Amino acid sequence: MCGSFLARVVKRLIMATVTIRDVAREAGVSTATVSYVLNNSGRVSEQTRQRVLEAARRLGYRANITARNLQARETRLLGYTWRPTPPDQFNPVLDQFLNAIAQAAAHHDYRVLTFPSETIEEELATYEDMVLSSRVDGFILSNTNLDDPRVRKLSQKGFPFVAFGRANPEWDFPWVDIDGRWGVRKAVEHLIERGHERIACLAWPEDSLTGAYRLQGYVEAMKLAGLPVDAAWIARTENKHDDAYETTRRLLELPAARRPTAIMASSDLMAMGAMNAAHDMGVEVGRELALVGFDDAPVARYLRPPLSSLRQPIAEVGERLIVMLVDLCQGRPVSQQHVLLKPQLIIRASSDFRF
Amino acid sequence: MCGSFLARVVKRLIMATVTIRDVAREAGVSTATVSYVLNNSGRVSEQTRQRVLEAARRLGYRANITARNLQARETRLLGYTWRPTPPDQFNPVLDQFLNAIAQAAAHHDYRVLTFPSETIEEELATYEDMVLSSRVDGFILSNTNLDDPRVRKLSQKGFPFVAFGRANPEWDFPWVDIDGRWGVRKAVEHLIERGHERIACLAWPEDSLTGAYRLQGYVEAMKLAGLPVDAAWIARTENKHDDAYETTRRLLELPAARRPTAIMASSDLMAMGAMNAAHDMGVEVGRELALVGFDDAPVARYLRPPLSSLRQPIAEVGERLIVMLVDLCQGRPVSQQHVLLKPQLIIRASSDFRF
DNA sequence: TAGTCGCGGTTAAACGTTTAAGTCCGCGCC
DNA sequence: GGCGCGGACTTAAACGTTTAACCGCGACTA
Repeated sequence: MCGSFLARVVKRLIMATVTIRDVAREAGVSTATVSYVLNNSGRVSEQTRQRVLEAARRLGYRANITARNLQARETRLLGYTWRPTPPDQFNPVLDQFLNAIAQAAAHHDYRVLTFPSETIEEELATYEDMVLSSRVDGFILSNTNLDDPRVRKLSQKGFPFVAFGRANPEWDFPWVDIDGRWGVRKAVEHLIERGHERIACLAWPEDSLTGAYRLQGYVEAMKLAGLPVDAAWIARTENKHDDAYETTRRLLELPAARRPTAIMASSDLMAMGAMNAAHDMGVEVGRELALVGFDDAPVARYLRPPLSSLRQPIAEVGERLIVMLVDLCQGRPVSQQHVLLKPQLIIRASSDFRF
Repeated sequence: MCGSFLARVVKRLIMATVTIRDVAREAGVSTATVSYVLNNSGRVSEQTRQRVLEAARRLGYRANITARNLQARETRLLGYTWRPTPPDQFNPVLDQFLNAIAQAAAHHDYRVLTFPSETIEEELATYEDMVLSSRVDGFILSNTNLDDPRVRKLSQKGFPFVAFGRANPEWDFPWVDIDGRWGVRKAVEHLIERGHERIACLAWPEDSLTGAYRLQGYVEAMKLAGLPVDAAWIARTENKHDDAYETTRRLLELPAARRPTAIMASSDLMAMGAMNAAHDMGVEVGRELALVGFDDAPVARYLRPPLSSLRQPIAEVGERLIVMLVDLCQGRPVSQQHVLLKPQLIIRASSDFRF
């Protein structure tokens, strides 16, 4: 804490912070009375109540949050971290999500503290640190997966947290997630309804739970419609443009009888890869090939052709998460531990044509 | 603070938080000694030093941050807010910027507190609130402009803050900015070097300072090269895809002798609008029309053709801002009040051809 | 031998709140 | 008139740190 002495002196001089004691003196009462009035608890006569309120107003008094928090053994802070997006990818919902949780938190008088972590180990270490030093009252996780070490650790410690995303079904912890399975099923049904029968799915690697749900939706829709699924149509790749590009090339090089006429991509980024592959092979998306993405990234509507996609109700996700987390932090029972929200299919030119 | 009593009891039971007193008892010394050891200030014999360290380790002790902050009259928190991006736009650098500042802050043992604000009034009110209640030690502003009320208010209050972006030249406050003027000049020189003479500029409305600098770079480059500038080539629009689209259409409808063969757009979003307009008019970007954007959004490389753009050194901006702000918060003199960083021209197919 | 000094610790106050417990006073009741 | 009671306010402890001030003691100096 070197050098903090000078800083403190300076702060003292510059910022004449007014404390509860100043208000008490000004109103001619004790600090306790001031506190009671300001938290309108306790029995205070209307007359002194007004006197205190007036004094507080006159001095421009606001209770010091740190002091209040110390005494209340809380911080009114919620921690959120995410892995930085690699330069060749984009995170279409971070902006919205951060806004949603921060806004919802503010309604309950909480704030959101963001901290970076390059690796999962670093993230776990930071959790540990923040819990031990009482930096935050709870955490918001996102992008959870099977066997997620963060979920495991936090539930084992019994520290309040909520997750955007699911994990092992047998683990009981509060989460909100998008029903990707339902969404993809609806999207594929939309493709089938438009006349497609050979539909491929750009899926994520096997270790991705979110990817598994989305793929499941695809399989279900095909099965429900009685359409056969060629093994080659289920193409697993990383969530990368270039991988999706290559994979799509291979799909479009299949013999005519097996070649898909529609592709369901697990993300907009992958859909862009597919779009570019099709373009480079002279296949016109929106006429010869239908394409649907996932996320409804802001760019989706500006692509050529505009990309159909599944829009996630991010604002509601954030809102729900915060309500759960705040309940948890304040020791109230959480009404609904598991919430599954439906995405919305946005149909644009990339898939809006009869085949 | 209703209902907090139960929460506190529960917390007490669940989380057996270990305090400095526990460590003192365990090591058989006073709390002062523990504190001196842990902050390695003060003179403590090596022997007790070890005993204290050992005790702290054994109990898993971490100092409670709230208590420490209360005593130090600081919060170790830096506030950052941004206006939510409208759904039809995207914020290409938020992700990076947030990461950069949070990471840099962490190096100095600070954390970043994010809070939303829909309007500028709301933002100002929140600043006021946070200052009065000592919620944060300083603020990071972004997207500043001429007569920026936030800059005005905070510097008048004398509260520590730094800004990503400039404001009125006569105002003296610490900022870091990207030299958009230099960047655009380089980009336009690149276009000229490729053989273009009729170059248009998609500029922002007159009230945008950032837009003014970028436009200035364009004008300079043209002047330096001795090229005349047709008034129609300076096309001001909002930072919107659709506006840029319409404007580009009009540019391309100009008579052949006045029609631009290259367009410098003030953002990637506008460049996409231009790209789509050209495409719809049958003009091939990357062969008949050159195009350069600004920001180097993650999608830029995946567009057809890949979009040339000016990449901002966001990580460095964040790093510099935090160093300045931390100095400010700790009462140290700020070494360099104004920092102007150069963007990097990323040349891709949209402009990489001889005309 | 007395005074001084430095070492290695402790004591206690302070940071700004909240809140349980206590005090004082006037009033009504038996 | 004594007692209990409730209203209105105060006292003081507590939250968990940091740190200025103090203290005892042995060694060194004059």
